[in-house]
Amino acid sequence: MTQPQPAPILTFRDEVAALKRQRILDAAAELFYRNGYSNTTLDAVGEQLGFSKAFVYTNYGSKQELLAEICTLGVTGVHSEVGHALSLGLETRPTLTVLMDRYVTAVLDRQKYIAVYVREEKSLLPEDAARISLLRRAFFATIADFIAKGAEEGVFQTSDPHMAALTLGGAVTWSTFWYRETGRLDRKAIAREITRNANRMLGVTPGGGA
Amino acid sequence: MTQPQPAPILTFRDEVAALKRQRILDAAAELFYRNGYSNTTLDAVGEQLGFSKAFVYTNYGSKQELLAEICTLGVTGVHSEVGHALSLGLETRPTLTVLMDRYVTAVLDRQKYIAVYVREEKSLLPEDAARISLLRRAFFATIADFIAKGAEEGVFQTSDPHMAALTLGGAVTWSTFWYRETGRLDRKAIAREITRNANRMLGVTPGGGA
DNA sequence: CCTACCGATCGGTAGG
DNA sequence: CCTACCGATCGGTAGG
Repeated sequence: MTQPQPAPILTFRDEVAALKRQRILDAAAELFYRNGYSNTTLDAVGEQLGFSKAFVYTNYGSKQELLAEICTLGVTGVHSEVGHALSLGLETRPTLTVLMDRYVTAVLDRQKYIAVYVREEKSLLPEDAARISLLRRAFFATIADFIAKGAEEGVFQTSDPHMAALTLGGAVTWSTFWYRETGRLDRKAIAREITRNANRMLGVTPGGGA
Repeated sequence: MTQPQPAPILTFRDEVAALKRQRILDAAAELFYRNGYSNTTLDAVGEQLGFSKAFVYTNYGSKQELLAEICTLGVTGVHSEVGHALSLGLETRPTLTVLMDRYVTAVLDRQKYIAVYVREEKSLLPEDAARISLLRRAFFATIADFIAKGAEEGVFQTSDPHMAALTLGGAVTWSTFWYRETGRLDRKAIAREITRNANRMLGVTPGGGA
């Protein structure tokens, strides 16, 4: 019943390690978001978790590695969520609605990670900055391509699909700077509202069916 | 013909002082934009101008004062430009077009100042951050009020004027992060395109008269 | 995982 | 306005 099983033992070690890294990452993201990367000491990150700085260093190699992981997870997480919307096989119009809704939600779920990335890109090591920038560009390209395709189909009205994607991306990303948990609208309402704006901006009217 | 004139002498001194401060500010904004505030030394700012750090300190009291002035001028400059659009006395629809066009242009003319403000707000002294935040909110309120007024008139289609203003503000502000002088579109074209998107988003169609 | 410490950086200033 | 310097901060590590 409780026979030793090699795999679970390794898995438990990994689980503990993963839990530690996740909590350190969240504490760091919180402090970087609240006070800025350069104004946050790793002493403070350790203290936030009830440990000393040495605890942080046994789980992460450097402060810059911590920042790089925050930025990477922010971008890849959003990309993955939005990718799901595109793989649902819906028609163009409903896809826009699902995509924008998930995009906003994914960004607000990772609000601090994304805001830190936008602000602190210049504090990343050049190689990390370049790598993450490629991820970000790949994500943006999927949005821009989707809008371009819808425009070619005649479903979206736009004189410049690339600018339309930048406009929408900016509107969504900007939400990480003003969103507050205690604000007038919750994430769901914000997502719905930005999605409505996106539909109107692309000339998709509520009643306009396929 | 060259009689001593008290006023011009004082003015000349002021002109020199103003020129120095302006050049220092631009050098600092350039370096803060390129490398980040915390990663920029005042030695580097002085060197950029062919002087030592002492030159910077004889014209500005501290590094934080430099940052505060960059952020302040960015926000007040944009507010002033957009304010002009609202004081032209045009009808609501053309006002939207002029306002958005000037808004984008004003932001891109101050690209580095605005991007630095967005990124480095956490490095401002708390009192400076609070003061500039008030300026920013006042500016945003003028945009939001204009959209709300147009919605009440029935000229703009929107289910939430405040969210519409945040959406447009985000689209415009985001341009400071991707705009490059050597990009596909120049400022004029970018302003025109974002303005078109704003019109469509608010349900203002090209042919729709007063 | 902690304590104690090193070493580099850099904002700011003294003195000229 | 420059040179030379101070003093504080803090990322990172040694040793346990």
